[in-house]
Amino acid sequence: MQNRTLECRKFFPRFRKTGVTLLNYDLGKKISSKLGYDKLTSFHPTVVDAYPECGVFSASLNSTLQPKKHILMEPLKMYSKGLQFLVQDNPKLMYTSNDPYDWTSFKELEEKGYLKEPVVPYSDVHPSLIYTANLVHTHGEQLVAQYLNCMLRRSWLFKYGRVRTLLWMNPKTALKILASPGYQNRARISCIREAVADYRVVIFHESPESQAKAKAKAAASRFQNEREYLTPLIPDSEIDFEKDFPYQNDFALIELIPRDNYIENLDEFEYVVTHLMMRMKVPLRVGLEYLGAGALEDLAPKLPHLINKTPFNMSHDEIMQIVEVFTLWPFKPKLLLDFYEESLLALGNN
Amino acid sequence: MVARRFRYLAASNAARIWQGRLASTMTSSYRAPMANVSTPRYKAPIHLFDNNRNHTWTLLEACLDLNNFKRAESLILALENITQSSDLTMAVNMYLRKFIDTNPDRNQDVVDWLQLIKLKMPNFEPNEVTDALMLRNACLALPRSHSLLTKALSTLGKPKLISILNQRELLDVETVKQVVEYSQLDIQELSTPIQQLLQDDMSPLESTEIEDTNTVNDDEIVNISDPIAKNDADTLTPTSSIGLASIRYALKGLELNDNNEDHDILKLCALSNTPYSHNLEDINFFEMYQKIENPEDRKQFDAILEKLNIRRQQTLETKGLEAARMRWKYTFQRLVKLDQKSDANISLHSTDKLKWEWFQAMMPLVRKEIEIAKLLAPFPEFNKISTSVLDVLTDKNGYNLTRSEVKYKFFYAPFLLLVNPENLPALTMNELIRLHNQEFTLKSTILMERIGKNVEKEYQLGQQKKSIAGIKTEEASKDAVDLNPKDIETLPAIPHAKWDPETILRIGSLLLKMFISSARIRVSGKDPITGLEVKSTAPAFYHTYKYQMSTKIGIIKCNPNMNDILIGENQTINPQQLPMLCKPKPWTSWNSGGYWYANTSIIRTNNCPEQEAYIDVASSRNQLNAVYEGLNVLNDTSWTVNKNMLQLISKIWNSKETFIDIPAHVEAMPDLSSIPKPARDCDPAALRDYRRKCREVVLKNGSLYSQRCDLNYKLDIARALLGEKFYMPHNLDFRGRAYPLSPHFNHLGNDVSRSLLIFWEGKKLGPNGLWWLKLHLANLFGVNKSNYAERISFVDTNIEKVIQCAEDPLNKNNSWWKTADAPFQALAACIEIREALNCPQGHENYISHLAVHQDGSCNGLQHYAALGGDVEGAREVNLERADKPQDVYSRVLEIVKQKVAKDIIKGQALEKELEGKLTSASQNIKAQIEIPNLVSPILTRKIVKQTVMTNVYGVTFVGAREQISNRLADLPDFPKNKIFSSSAYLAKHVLNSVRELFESAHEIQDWLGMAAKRICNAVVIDKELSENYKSKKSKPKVSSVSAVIWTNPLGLPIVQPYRESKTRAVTTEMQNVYIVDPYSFQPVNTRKQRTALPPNYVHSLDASHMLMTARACANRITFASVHDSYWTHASDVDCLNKTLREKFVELHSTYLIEQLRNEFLQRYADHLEIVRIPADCDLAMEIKEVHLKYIALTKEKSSKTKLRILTASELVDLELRKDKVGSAVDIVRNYDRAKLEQLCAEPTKSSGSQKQKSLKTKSEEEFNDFTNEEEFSDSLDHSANASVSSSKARSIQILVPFYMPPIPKRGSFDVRKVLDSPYFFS
DNA sequence: ATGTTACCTAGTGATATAAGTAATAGAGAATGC
DNA sequence: CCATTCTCTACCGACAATATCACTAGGTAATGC
Repeated sequence: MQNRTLECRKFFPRFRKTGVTLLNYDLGKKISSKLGYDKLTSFHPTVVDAYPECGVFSASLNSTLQPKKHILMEPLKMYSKGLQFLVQDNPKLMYTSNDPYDWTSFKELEEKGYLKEPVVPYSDVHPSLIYTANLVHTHGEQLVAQYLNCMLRRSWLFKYGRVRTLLWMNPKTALKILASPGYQNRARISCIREAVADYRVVIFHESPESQAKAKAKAAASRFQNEREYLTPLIPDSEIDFEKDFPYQNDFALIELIPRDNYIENLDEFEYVVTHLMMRMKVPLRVGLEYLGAGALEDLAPKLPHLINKTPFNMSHDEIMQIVEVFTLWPFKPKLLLDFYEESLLALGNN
Repeated sequence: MVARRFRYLAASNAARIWQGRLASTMTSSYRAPMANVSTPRYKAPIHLFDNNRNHTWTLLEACLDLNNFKRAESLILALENITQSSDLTMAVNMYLRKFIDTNPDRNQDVVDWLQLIKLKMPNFEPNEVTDALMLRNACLALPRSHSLLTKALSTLGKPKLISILNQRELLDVETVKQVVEYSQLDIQELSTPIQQLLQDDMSPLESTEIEDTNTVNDDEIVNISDPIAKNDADTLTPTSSIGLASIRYALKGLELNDNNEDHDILKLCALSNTPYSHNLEDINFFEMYQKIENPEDRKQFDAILEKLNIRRQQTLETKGLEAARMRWKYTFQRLVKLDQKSDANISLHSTDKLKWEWFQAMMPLVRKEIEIAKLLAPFPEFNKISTSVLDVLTDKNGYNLTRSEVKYKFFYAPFLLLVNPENLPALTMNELIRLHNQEFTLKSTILMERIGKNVEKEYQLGQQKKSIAGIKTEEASKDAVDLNPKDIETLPAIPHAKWDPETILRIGSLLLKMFISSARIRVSGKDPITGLEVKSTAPAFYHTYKYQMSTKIGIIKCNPNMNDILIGENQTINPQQLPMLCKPKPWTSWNSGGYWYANTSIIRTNNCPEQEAYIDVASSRNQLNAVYEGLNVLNDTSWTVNKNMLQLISKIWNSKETFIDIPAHVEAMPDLSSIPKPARDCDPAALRDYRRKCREVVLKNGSLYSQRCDLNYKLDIARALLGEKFYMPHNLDFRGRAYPLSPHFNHLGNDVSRSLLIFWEGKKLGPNGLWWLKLHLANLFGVNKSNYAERISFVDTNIEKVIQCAEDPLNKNNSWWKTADAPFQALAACIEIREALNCPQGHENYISHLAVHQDGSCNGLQHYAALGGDVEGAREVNLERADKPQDVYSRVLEIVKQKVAKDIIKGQALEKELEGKLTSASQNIKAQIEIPNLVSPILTRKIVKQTVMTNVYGVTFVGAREQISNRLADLPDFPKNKIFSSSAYLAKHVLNSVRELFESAHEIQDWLGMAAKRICNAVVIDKELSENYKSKKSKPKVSSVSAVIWTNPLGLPIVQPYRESKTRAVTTEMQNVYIVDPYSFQPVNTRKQRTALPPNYVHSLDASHMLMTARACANRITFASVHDSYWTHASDVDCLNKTLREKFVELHSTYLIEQLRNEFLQRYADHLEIVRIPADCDLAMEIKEVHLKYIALTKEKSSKTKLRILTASELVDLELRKDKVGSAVDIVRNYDRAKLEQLCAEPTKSSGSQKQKSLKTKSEEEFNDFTNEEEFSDSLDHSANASVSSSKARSIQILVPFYMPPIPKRGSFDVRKVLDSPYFFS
């Protein structure tokens, strides 16, 4: 496998400016072992591997996990030759050019029987299904957000259980989803993450310039910075980024594991979080109004301890208190969805 | 990013700024290049003008109006630092005028104050107005003291005195008389008009505060807040049918007590031999008018009606709010009396009652705010607010405001005191309900803006009412026979500053917030636990946000329990959005015309001070008279409602069913329960589909809802105007095209709107009239591609159907008219034809009111063909005589068909070639064979039409593909999965075909696009401007300074407004609002300027053609237009046709593109372009020396002086320092232009760059071929060396004088041929 | 009375927001190595 | 300076994103002399 990987290293485009591609097979192995994936080898888990690019990391993962099925989904034509080369003569390793952006690609995997895993109850982490994706591209953040929504609904791969999800992403995205209450990057999506997933930071790499900028910003900010508590399993000092990654871009490697926390009143939860986080820095006594006609006067008396707190500072539990109260409110809006209007196209009038 | 544009801000303040700008510009290096071309150059007003200034101005006026002289004085002092001298003078004069008027006896104080001001403000320079005011002040002191006048006269000196006295508008007659008398001036030294004036002893032309008889007086207002009071219920009894339409009420209800009007109506009844009715509801002026046969009597009728309507129009414009409030109150009182049972409940049968309750709930909040405002208003500055007041306001048990809240309220306090408080809740509610009846989502920013703007309007209305009242009574005392609009027109315009956006938005948000926090309704809901119904009260509205894509917008949501009760019935309509009952105020200057009580600009600008400034200059140069005249012809065309059509459409409307394009009744919020909600853990794609489906339903519903609301508006207005004579005041878009100011009901609207309108004036059909009516009907049926004889015979063969449809249009058997292109207009034409045929005196004598249309066939292309002298193009668009109209769309279709046929043959060849291997052939090849065959049978005119039409507007491939795919989607049998590829294929062919067919037009388009690009990319050497760039952190950018500007053939300056605007946040109580900051430098949007120039230029030509035709029709025939569709009476169509052709010839008698090029060259003469020339040419060598000098001058001490390519901003900087290093541009100026053009055109890229290009393609496409190790490492190593060949600059960047390349040669087509081209307009 | 400094404020520019991109193409502007 | 990446895609009438924060400039108050 390792030899083959040396070959597939060739298959990365030199002219790209964006993205992150691991070229060091050994670092890949190190990542796996730090995450304890070597203990999963006996399960021979199915690995769904989105955007493997030239496949070095996939190869290392494959070698560690010995999966019964390792599915590489890489839509970019430029990698096809390399990946074909990587998977040849190995029935357990398959490559498809279907786009993992497209949900139907996964449906197809299930329908064709490539993805056959038991549904494991949420009390335990799924031992034999792992999803990994390289999301350091323009739509990466969107996909991260979608995956979190899927965890919330327990749909997509998460209907199988608490599937380990190992994602390469932009550090900014990582900060956003991992921010705790009261921290600088706390956002709607971090509330959702807090509700649905635990995490481990494997690598958190920023170039010296970005680091300096971030430091300066953190120092000036009135809020605490997430970097304080996001300690990577593999510190920067152990990696030679210039050698191991061809494009010198920042990235974070994050593992998300769904939590055993089922949210019953899902629509209400989404509605409340969305509407309160729209103005997360105003206290609840102002923000409650956004929930509906009379929400302030009706709900405030039931949340006296939270009324002066801002949603920005609220933990998941506190948010859930509001959600509960809102759910029981007789006058809550009947339609908890908003619909955006598109700029209407000029129609030919004839 | 997009943000709120404040249209009104530009109207007066900005124009004043620009005037000032221009004045200073003229004397500095910024003088306009050519007096006849030009006009101010756009330049960011950097130091002199800022937002603070605006607010200070408006505050000053407000304070003066409130007699708060102390604060006014401090504002004037503040103005000194932020404004220029002339404005300062204006401010001081305003102060003086107001002070003198208010305190006629404190004459010495006035003098002292002025002295003090002169001391405190060295920049202040008194002008003649100041002197005149001081004279007046001195005269007021007269019986008591003579010293003031003596002193004033002596300091003034005789020549100045005479100059002042000769300007009638400066002083009232009384003062003039006193001054003349006192100074013992020989009256002969004054100008004759003034001498006459003094002899006639005319009363002074000065506003006197005489209460308008119609004004609701204070007693009434006090009573209103008391719901039990009923004393005025009788006098204000509205007409019986309140539900009919609120405007009807506003129009007629308020006039019941006016004896003059009764008198007029009596006369009108007598003239038309109609029984008199006191109730205006029953009067149909149009029917009365029609009864009159004697032309003299008709004339007299018209005159009396006009006189009556002037009063009614004025009432309408000024009394809207009072009318609404009275009606709510009346309804409320009546309902309280009638149904005591449901007293506290929402009365579903009357929203008026609800509104009255809300009004009462809100009023105390308003009062409280006003109290606060009254406390705050007297203080000149926030810091000077006395501690006692501050204590009162911040008292925890009292107002309980924080310091910052007080500061916030202090900002707008004086403005709140300017209007009748009772009107504030009323206008807030009106605006909210009005918007609710228009848009599906209520955007809070729109509401705030509209409410704030309405407060301002209310204030201005009050100001204007005062002054008009003065004139009116004066005229009345002279027993003038009729109050001619001309008399009012001579009124001195009341100068007032427009309120700044901050004030407007903050007042708007204050009122909106007060309203939504006070308006409550009864609600019921289900307790989720017990399942029982719970009743309570809750706010009727609430503020929240929603996401639109990824961006959030603030919205006001209705409580779902409202159940659409505010929709439809009893709306109040802004009177200045209605057609006018009397002749509109004629356009005499760029900002005077249209409605009587609104300052309307002749040009619709979106807060673009640049546009206003150019218009202003053109106007003051009397360059726009032709435009005014043309527009006034449109304004003076009188209309009335087509009763037959109104009845029919009302009937259809009331059925609440879909009928042709009238949508069925819908609820505001549709039922989504029919869409199955997927399981929570469904596939994400399923969830997405569900949401999309819901969204589609909601949006579709919203669109129907808006359509229905819009039609409701139209019908409401039409009903109210039934039997009335009315006018459409027009103004222009920035290209000069005319639009009616009445946005809802006008002849530019859809088929329904148009069918509801007929000319007030009727004309006998005469010999040709019926023929033209028939032609009109054929055209409305879409039968306009055949020649005249065929069109007429189309109607003749269907004449039975015409008559049947006219007689019983709703009969199921008579649905022929519904098949027309414009069914409702067609039906109106059918009815007219039937009436004509039934006319007992013969159809020649039938008096027709219907407008017959003559439409240009592809008007844009017609202008292009005429411009380019394109023989072939001219033939295609009917500029030349032909037996049959040429149809561009069919011609294009033909060519496309040919192309497709060719492709089919090619495809067959390909198929043979690949015989057998077809299955393995690429998708692409398969499509090449398949698509032409698929598309060939469905090619119709309809498919290409829209694309051909929009091609003139610069539609691109993507747009064209979209259009065609829409057409293909309409075809039921077309395979859905092929729509995309087929439409792409067709779009390509259609666009190419049009280009082939109108080669000349495209040459002109390309030239225009090129010109726009050069203009926008040009730079200007301007110290101030470049400093502005430097101060910004962003990268210095020196181009994108000037917009494309030209003058249309009528003299209207046209400025393309497309710029990148910066936004500024306004913090309000509810949320931030983002407004476009007109005072920041806005670089032009080059792309938009370029793509929009061709269509805009051609539109400026067709607009000119229309206005020229309108002018030529004045006093001869009735004229109306919809851009390129000209309307007149059936009897006059021949005349119209002749005129419009003559004007077209006149327009194109010169080569307008050449003229345009010359104008560009003149206007942008001091602009410079950035070009590249080969680095080794002689010119480059010379320039390099200057560049080197500059580099030496500006380098850091440590660095070496090494030649490099200068950036654009450095090149500009160099020219700014040309006294030190010499000018590079001057070297170019001495260089041969033709040679320079050659140098620029020379490809700077040599073989080296080609190599680079091939490398690039390799990286992208042939990557897969990198399968062997050596090549891989090889390419890795060399990737860094790619720039070796480019290390030596092959070209350098320099500035050259602005230049326009030669224009395309004009072809040989003689435009005069249109004179006998029958189908040019048809 | 004047200089200095800390403190305060308003204004400005930057960034994030949500969370399908159902498909496609080509030019021109912006960006960045 | 050129290659990559981003943006936009039909004119006008026309109708529109906000919250929040860090930074800055400029003023004021406080304090010391």
